[in-house]
Amino acid sequence: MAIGDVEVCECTEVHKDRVEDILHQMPSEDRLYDLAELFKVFGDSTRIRILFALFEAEICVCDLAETLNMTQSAISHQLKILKQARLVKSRREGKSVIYFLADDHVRTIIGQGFEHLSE
Amino acid sequence: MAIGDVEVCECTEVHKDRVEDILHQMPSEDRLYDLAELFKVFGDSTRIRILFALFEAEICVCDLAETLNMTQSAISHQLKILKQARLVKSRREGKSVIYFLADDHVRTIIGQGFEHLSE
DNA sequence: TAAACATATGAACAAATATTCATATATTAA
DNA sequence: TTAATATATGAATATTTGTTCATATGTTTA
Repeated sequence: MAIGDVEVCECTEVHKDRVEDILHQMPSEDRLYDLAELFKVFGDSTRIRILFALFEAEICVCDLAETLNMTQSAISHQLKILKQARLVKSRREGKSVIYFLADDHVRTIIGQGFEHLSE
Repeated sequence: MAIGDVEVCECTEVHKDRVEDILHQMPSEDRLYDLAELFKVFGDSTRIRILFALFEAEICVCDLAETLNMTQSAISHQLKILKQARLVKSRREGKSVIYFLADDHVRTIIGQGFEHLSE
């Protein structure tokens, strides 16, 4: 092995069968990418705070902005991301748009996250 | 309301009690931040692929690099992040360092993520 | 001890992303 | 229809972050 050629090492020859096994069980690149994208949505404290707010009640955009002490624009941008990930849905009521949780996976995932932190 | 002053709107006066309720139920800023940081760790496809590999078996760094077709350095950097989040642990075996899942929350969280995607 | 192997890490760079600002769209009330 | 209210969005900016490169640390073998 040449010096500096750190990306290939000898130990792989011993474990080539293991590597093959693992690759065989691995979901497709597309699935893995989608999964990472989903968790990326949970990985921002503004969006987490929005989701927690929606745990309590359906709520309009400007109440969310007031609750979280942020601009309407910032909240709208984040709601769009949450909606694209199908974590929230919305309906219009007059001048307002009411947002609510799309399903219960959100609660489960966040609940598991909290459990992990509590260990 | 002045034109351009979009960050404050009238509707909050009607729902001030609701805003209060929600703020009262919300976890502390620190907890919310930690939670977002945890999910951020799941929000990268390299780290997701590492976790999936560790679903199958304990594995050393260079086998991980070989499996995921990435440099040893890149894998080591990501393993450090996973370790700081206490999602993986490691032990040294001779020249190698073997990584493994820290607990079963990882499987549950990723499983829920997949369920959400499958809807 | 010296050489080889395996992993870790700091610095630099490129890519991704959250917020702000200005403004557009949509609904209601006058 | 016009004005006011509520939300959405494109562009710009600042920050964060993943990978690479070079190199340091730690372990084994000759």
